[in-house]
Amino acid sequence: METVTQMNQKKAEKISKALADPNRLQILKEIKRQKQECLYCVDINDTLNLAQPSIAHHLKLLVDTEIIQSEKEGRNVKYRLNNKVIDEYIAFLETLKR
Amino acid sequence: METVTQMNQKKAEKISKALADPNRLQILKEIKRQKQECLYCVDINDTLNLAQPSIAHHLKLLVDTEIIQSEKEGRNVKYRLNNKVIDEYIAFLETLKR
DNA sequence: ATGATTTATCGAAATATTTAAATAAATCTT
DNA sequence: AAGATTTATTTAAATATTTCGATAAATCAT
Repeated sequence: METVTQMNQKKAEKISKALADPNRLQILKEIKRQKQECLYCVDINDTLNLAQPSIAHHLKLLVDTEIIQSEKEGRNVKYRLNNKVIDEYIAFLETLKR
Repeated sequence: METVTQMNQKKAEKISKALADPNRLQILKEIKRQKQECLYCVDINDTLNLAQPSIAHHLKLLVDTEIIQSEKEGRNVKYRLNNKVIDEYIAFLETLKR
């Protein structure tokens, strides 16, 4: 079942905040790089010069905004980008334009 | 002369940060509301329940990212949204999508 | 069951951001 | 020129975010 995300100013603010960090942007880039999906620990941990709890923190933030979705697979967690939320965020940005 | 803005990850991060605040989003909304442009002090000061230096601080942040452009007019300053930067930011967001 | 691996949580320190009072600077009005 | 108005800057306090060590929780491998 699809979640209906209502993009209001508060939600846009949270998404902006989630995107306002170099490490989180890097995580998104890495997720994209993995074509299909992205198994977390080794994949991201290795590319991010951050301690594991820090990465977990950033991932949680991204998941909370639904920019990415997580799926548990054994003891690993898979992440995939949620295009829908990005599109809704873009739609919000369009409303700012004159 | 148009400034050629190169949208890289660092710039996208700064723009995200600029958008990651309720007062700054409100400022952008107010600027849009004023159809043509938006004379600052009375216009924004009145709608924002913030002290004047705080608003000046937020405006500076927005101007620094070039999301808005300022133009001095006597002792007032006019602000207008810079669609170009928003569009470049949107283009960056598109690159994140799978 | 034991030990290894992966992810999550807690707590605390370091860093960054937000806010406003005080005050300066610029420009307008008279 | 003197006072009023608008915007900018400085400084400091309050608040929020980022980071990581320690450790817990879950699952895998043997």
